[in-house]
Amino acid sequence: MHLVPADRADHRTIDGHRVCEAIAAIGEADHVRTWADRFSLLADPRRLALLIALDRTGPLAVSDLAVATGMNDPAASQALRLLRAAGVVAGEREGRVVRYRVVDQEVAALLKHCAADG
Amino acid sequence: MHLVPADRADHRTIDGHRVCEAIAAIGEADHVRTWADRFSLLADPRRLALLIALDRTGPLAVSDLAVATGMNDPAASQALRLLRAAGVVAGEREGRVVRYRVVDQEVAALLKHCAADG
DNA sequence: TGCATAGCTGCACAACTGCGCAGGTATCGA
DNA sequence: TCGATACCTGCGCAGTTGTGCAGCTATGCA
Repeated sequence: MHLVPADRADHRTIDGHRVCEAIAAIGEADHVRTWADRFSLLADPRRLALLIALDRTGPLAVSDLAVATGMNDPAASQALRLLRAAGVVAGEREGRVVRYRVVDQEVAALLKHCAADG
Repeated sequence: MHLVPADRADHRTIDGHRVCEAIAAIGEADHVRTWADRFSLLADPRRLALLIALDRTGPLAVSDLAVATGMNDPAASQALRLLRAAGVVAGEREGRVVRYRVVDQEVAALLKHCAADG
């Protein structure tokens, strides 16, 4: 089976068949990009702190999150906007308070993961 | 218990006790930063493809990885240097070939995670 | 000894991202 | 109706990061 694209077929390889295995393992480029984007959302300490707080404490208001993470309000708001646009969190309005929570199960699982270690 | 640092004690909060819970949930700043750095390494599609290939196919040479991921050699080399500096991968020299593999178990677990879904 | 290959490094450019400030919108209470 | 609160948005600056190119080191084979 030849999984090496034509435009790279002329490259020398050390283990040709393992290259094919690797290409099969990587799979769809879109799939990889989707996960890279997901990880990208968790790659910022402040966003990550925000998400950990939401995951373990439950729904929280923007200004409370700001205090808990040491950010100012606009910074927290902007981070939450990004996360909401990505479908990771969702906010519910109660009067003038908006409480956010984590809705993306994949991300929630990742967060559990970094809760597990010491 | 008052977990709100003195420099933020004058901020208004919606649910004061939940802010304390959130601060406790977030825990050590260094811990959060460590995980953010970890996620940061997985946040680039090419690095992620590299790591997925290594995780599922086993030890692979640099030039093979370059072919499999569509990167040119220096790009693959630089990505691997970064990952090695972070302690995520390690390389073993065999003659003039260097074969890399994933050594960070936390990262390996995360990679399994994004293998699980469709 | 000479040559090709495998991998590494430095540099410079462009693009992205985080961040704070200032100002705007919407809701609640007096 | 008026003010305060909770949140959102736009703008601009600074720092970081990805990328490609050119050249270097080291190994193996003839």
